[in-house]
Amino acid sequence: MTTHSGVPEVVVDRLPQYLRALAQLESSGFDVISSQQLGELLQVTPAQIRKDLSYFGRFGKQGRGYSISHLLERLRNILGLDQTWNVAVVGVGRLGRSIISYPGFEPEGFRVVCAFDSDPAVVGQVAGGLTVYNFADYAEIAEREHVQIAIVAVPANVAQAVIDNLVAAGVKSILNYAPKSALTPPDVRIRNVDPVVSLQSMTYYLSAV
Amino acid sequence: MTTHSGVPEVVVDRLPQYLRALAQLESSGFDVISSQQLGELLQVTPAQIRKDLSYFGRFGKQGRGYSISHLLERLRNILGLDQTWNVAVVGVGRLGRSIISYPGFEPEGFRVVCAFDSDPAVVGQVAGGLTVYNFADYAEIAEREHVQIAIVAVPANVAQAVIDNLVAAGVKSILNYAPKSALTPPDVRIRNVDPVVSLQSMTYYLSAV
DNA sequence: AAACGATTGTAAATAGATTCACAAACAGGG
DNA sequence: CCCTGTTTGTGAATCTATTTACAATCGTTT
Repeated sequence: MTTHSGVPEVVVDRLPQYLRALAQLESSGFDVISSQQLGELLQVTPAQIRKDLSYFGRFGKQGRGYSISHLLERLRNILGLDQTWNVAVVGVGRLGRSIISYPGFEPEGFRVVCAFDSDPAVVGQVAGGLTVYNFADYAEIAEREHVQIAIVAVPANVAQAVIDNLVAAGVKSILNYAPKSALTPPDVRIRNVDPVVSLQSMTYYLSAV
Repeated sequence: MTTHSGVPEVVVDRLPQYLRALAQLESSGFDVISSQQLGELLQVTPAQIRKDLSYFGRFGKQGRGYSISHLLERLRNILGLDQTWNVAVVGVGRLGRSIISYPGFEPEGFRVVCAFDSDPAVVGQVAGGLTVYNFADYAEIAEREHVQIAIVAVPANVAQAVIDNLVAAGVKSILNYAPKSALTPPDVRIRNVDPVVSLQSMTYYLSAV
């Protein structure tokens, strides 16, 4: 699939991997790396790294490799990570609270700015420093708070309805923790985070030996 | 990639999706479904569903479709989900505790039977009903408890070392929550659960419009 | 019991992704 | 300033996955 501007989606999905390895290398004091070395580090062929990068420009120098700091800067720019993204969490149950308090988002430029629930017992509560709003007011509040990404952490049985509402409110990117793969229009990007599904495909290899 | 017995890995990865949709359909009282209908539900072409299933056998009836209960049974058997899997959680910090208490594993046949940490302040504590063992004793205890799958929830900087130890202890399936893609030998299957990586590729499409 | 509409399973065709392989480019040394 | 050893960027080749297309089959209706 090459959903946008001719760059295959698989390629875009690999860029964050490269980014993270490069950030690690930079903080370890390295300056330059070849596709060969980076490939060994990530278990990817050097040709794949070079081809992936070539979709976006020519960032290396023959005979030398890539300047780590320069490549980092370019990758962050390509992925839109040179800005902060505002995120809303929908569903403030056990899982939603963990997500709100997860310390891994902020340093990567993702700021959880508001939280929503439909349960009157939860609306108005404070969770992880955020007041929980009524999900019925999503569109209005999300606009006010400049939310660009929604994280869904609601039970499976209401996931599709919640996601339909988000789509109606104009959300274009959804990270779905609900154990349900929901339907969205083609212009809305949705990623599922589901540990059970990951386990369920690994057991195939464990049992079928 | 067709890592095992000729069935492409992408195919195996789709089976849990089919399984979940079918389980949903069964509990809604449906008996039979065609590849056409299932495809609409999952946003997959009917041909893909038929071809995927054909790697494992002939489960449908021409003119009718698939018996949902029969197909469910076969899929669970193929994926090895007609048994219970014992899981160890390694790393009992904030995230590890959430995983131990996550109620979504048990009903799908994944039982968290023990937990490990290296921090002397945490070892011996009780978390989610489990006593936390010293990770140094992993091999011995995991064998005693018949652990087949390890879930890693440790900080990025120790993830590779922990995973190396798990591999040395004979673990073949790892679900990695650490924000670090770790290296493993080819016979060890590792899946990464990383919300930040998912977000980082979605921002590409948000910004590059 | 034959004809019909629906749906599977799969061989062949197409589309897509990865790898190969090499000319072009660069840095360092003599 | 030329030679040597690297390493990039990319067209072409290969490999993999998806889709097409249709004969074979099934249940139902006439």
